[in-house]
Amino acid sequence: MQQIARIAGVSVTTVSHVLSGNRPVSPRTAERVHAVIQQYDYVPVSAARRLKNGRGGLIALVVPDLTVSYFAHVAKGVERAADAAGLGVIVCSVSTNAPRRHLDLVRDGTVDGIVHLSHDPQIDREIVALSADYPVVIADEALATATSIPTVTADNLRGGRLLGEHLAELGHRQALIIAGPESLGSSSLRVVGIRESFPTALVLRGDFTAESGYRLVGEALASGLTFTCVATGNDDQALGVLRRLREAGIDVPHEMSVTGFDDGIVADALGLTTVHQPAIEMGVRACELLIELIDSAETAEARSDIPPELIPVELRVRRTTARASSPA
Amino acid sequence: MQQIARIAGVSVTTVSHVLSGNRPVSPRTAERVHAVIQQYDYVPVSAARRLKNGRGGLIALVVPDLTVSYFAHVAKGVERAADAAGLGVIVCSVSTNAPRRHLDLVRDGTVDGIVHLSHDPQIDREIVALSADYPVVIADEALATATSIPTVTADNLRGGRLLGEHLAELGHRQALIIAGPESLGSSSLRVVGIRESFPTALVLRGDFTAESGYRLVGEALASGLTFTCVATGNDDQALGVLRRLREAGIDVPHEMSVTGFDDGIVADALGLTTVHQPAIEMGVRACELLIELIDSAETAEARSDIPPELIPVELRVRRTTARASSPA
DNA sequence: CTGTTAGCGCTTTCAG
DNA sequence: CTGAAAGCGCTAACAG
Repeated sequence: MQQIARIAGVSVTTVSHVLSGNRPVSPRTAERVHAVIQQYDYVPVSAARRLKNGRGGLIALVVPDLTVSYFAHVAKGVERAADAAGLGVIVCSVSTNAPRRHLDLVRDGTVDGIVHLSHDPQIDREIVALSADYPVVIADEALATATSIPTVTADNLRGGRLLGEHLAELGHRQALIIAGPESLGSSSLRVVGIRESFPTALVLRGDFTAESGYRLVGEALASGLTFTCVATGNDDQALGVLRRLREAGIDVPHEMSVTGFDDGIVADALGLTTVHQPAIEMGVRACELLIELIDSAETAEARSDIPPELIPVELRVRRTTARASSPA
Repeated sequence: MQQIARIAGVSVTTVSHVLSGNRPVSPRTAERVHAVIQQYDYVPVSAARRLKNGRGGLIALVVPDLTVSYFAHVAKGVERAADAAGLGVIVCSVSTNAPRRHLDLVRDGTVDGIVHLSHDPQIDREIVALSADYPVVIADEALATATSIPTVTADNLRGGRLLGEHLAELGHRQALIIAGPESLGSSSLRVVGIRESFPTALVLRGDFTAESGYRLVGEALASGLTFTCVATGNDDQALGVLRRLREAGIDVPHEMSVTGFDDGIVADALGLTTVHQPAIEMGVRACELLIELIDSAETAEARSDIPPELIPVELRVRRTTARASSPA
């Protein structure tokens, strides 16, 4: 910048201000400076700027695993909103990074704030502690322990409801629910929603993997349970269920209806009836919230408990649900 | 750090050196300093460090679109290798960011180097220019124009070969090849590999989307072409082909074999025979190469033309290929 | 409207 | 083995 100032025949202060617009500069001077900047293709060193005013135009996104399509979409949303605000995004997968690396990113000032999606209880606890001193937004899954941190989640309850109503309308009376982990609010809310239409449905708890869907539906089949539809906790579980059903020679959807949750790319490929979670939209909102938080950081008013912001979901009816063949 | 120094009763210089290990410190002093650092949970401000010595422990990864599973896996690999070296990764999707945002990231010193996967010719050109001054590694797709930039790609030629040989061994004699864009080296090499077994196979050029697979195989069918198998340029195209074939009432694999390329999650879900590209491994190698480049930056020896480093691929035989029903 | 100057927090000579 | 002091490139008072 010294260079630019000297060549343009002004002081570094002036160059700084034509760049930031933080104080009036005469049009002629500004133009001259701009010309020199252009010519020498000058870009201000970000580290110096950050060192001086504490902000660096970078935020971090912490996801469990970037290769999970759903999280990648959230990341896309965050990136989109960040870019719109002129910020960069550091993506940190808990699965591939040293634990607490992302914590250091915010504590050492590399980033100005953090959007957090991890579900590791240990890390979650540290995030809560961190949120006292730095801007933090929780997305995807509300932390039971941290009601004062701004949070954005999908409307899981409504998603479950939509699924239950859809199946009920198709004439199903006996449903098997294969759910995700009880510890996750999202999973529980989905079940609650489904059970509004199927209050007596049996709930089998799994862990959101295809394997758990495969195994649990197999056990249900083996134990002679009767049901005409299976509502799973997410698409992956549904995938396992479909696989198991195919092996058992049970036709989907004519003999058995199956639903998922998430609407990942596999759902589209398989024609799975599911609930679409607008992952990108969620990322966008989370990032916008974070930006607000960062901008209002100076006026560090204590945040009171606020309910999570809910992102609307949509039912996607495809080829794995059909009218119940033998209404119970 | 001043704080720490004062409390520990030493100078900032000493604190700096117990942290960096750049000069001997007496064990007793070191221990005392460490204790204070622990107690006050001190983390050095990264910006100051970067400002002083030019490096910030951050690299950028530029991908076309993070929501494409394949790129997400590459990102995972890059992240893994970066983390192992104590570096952070900024992921930049060309699809969601302002054009050339990533260029600024390296020019303004936010990152120390860049792994680049974009295929926008315009951006590619700028990347080439950039590589003269900053550490750059190309991954996934070699740039025809930039032979002096370290590059790592999958062994597309061998992948094509494996596919061709597999189909030939199954007794197929007439193949239809639905390829990706001719402009991409990866796409062309796959075709070359396949054609070693099917020298006279017709090649239809598409664009790596499911839609193009759907459309092109439809046209081939309509034009009365005879073929017993379809080798596509990637999994997405195969997906479109499968869809079209199902609509046409053609049974896969008994009447028609279909292959993909990439081995994304959809391939596994659909039982698609394909070639596995070790995306994670590629990311790891690209990142390692970049780290070498960064570390050797001081000894800025001119790099001469080096051939791309090839990552081995593997054939994955699943349920969309079978013995040819009617050998021509 | 413009310039001078004092740091931001760290690393690193140069002196003990 | 340890300290004092000079910046890295930028911003923002504080003067003109």
